[in-house]
Amino acid sequence: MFAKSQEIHLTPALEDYLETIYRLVGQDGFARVKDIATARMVKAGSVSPALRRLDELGLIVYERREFIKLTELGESLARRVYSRHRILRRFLAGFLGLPEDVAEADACAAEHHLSNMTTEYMVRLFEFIEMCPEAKELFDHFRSCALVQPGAEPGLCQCATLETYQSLSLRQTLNDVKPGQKVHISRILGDGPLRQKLLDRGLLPNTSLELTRVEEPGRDLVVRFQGFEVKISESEAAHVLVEIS
Amino acid sequence: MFAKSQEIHLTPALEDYLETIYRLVGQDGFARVKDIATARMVKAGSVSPALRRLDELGLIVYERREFIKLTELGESLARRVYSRHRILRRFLAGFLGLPEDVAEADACAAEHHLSNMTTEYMVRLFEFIEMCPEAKELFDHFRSCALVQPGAEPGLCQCATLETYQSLSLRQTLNDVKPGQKVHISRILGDGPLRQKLLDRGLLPNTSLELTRVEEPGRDLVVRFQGFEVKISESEAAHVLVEIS
DNA sequence: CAAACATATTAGAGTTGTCTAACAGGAGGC
DNA sequence: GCCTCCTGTTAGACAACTCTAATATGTTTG
Repeated sequence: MFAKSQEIHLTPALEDYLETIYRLVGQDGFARVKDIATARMVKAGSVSPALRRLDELGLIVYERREFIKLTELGESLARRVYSRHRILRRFLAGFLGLPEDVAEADACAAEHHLSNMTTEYMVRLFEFIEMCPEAKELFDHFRSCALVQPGAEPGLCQCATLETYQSLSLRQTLNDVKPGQKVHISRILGDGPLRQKLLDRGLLPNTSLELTRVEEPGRDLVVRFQGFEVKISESEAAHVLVEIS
Repeated sequence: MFAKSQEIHLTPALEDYLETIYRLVGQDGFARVKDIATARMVKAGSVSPALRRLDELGLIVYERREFIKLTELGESLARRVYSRHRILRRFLAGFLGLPEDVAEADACAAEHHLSNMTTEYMVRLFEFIEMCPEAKELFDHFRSCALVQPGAEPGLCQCATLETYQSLSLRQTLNDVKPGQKVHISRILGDGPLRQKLLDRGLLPNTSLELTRVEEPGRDLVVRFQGFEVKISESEAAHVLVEIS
């Protein structure tokens, strides 16, 4: 007769429409084509066919030029999508410390692509932090830590013990490595575009690589990892803390 | 002449193709249509047009029936995508404690939808944990904590201080609430499908709601939040820890 | 060498989701 | 009552992505 809840596999776009309707109905008491179009940032002409599909799936009651109602199934599906949205947003903003607008945008985009298990583990983490006073402190600290402040000096995170701090200052950068040596990246220093550029090139903490050679004009370093060779300038290399193995 | 790196907006599918090629070339030294199709779980017939598009964008060199080569631009774009993939996977597996296969699948799916800033903050968190011995301990603890073990008794996380534990056992469930009272959810107990069902219905820690009435046959609770009414059975409500406000 | 096989490409069709532009319906103002 | 504005709908076009089935190419083997 009706499709069972388990059988319904909504596309990300339809999930988005459904969620938008849910939020509008919950907030304003009704959902109109115009508001849906505004919220989803599409033209009104795109909304009608989407509503027809949702109606065919039995998730909404959609009659031409009437307010849109959610069916029981539609409401429960929408609530699930929205719940995942909220988990993700709170995880990004409240836990990782991202600005609200970035957290909201990323939550919108990624919510359709994470498994139940992943969002559930995020909730576990919330609960864990709630249970452990130490965890709560530690995370408040993380978010306000020197590490996450733009332009902060490397290694100045106050949470580091003296020993960690000292061993950090003893640690070498890529510039201290000789050709042929294999190293393990422990940290990328700095902030902003330079750091982003290094991360984009795959130089993540906890990555191993080998210095193959130094190209003399400019002392560019050529390192090998993931089966490719990547060139790094001397000034960039100074921001890559490594352990030589 | 050529599109600049900034101007290129790859669709998720094309990003995936590019990343797959990068991984195959790095691993095997070459990339064939067949392997790309296998890795992406599509039919070979879908690969050729995708390669043509990547070629037109100047990201690969694609000549009929030849091995596929990455251009310099393609290689750097691919590395960026793959880098994000690795960050996300390590975040999910290493930090949240998800099983490797789930982490890999979710990383694959979500990597195209998160901003630079978000992945960068994840790296900050890695580095923070690396810097702070306490943070490292705490997270090892989180992952092995009773809280995250299937079937664990609620409130038995050893990291909780005695005070937290006691106040927890004093805390009320939804069943202790009277109609008209507003409450704040502090935790969802239990594990498995029941917990999932409650989370799917939007009952997340840190959510506020109002008990509107109790429907007598069966003592189902009707609560109001987000502008909707949701029905919760007595046995489900016993798993919802609340603070009455 | 030719047949058999693995691999790659193309053509055609279908789905989803978007747009624009033209059109329809309803509510309020004159 | 009629006109206008706001809103919603439809049709037609298009871009991405996928599939299947047919075809082409190259390699291995008898």
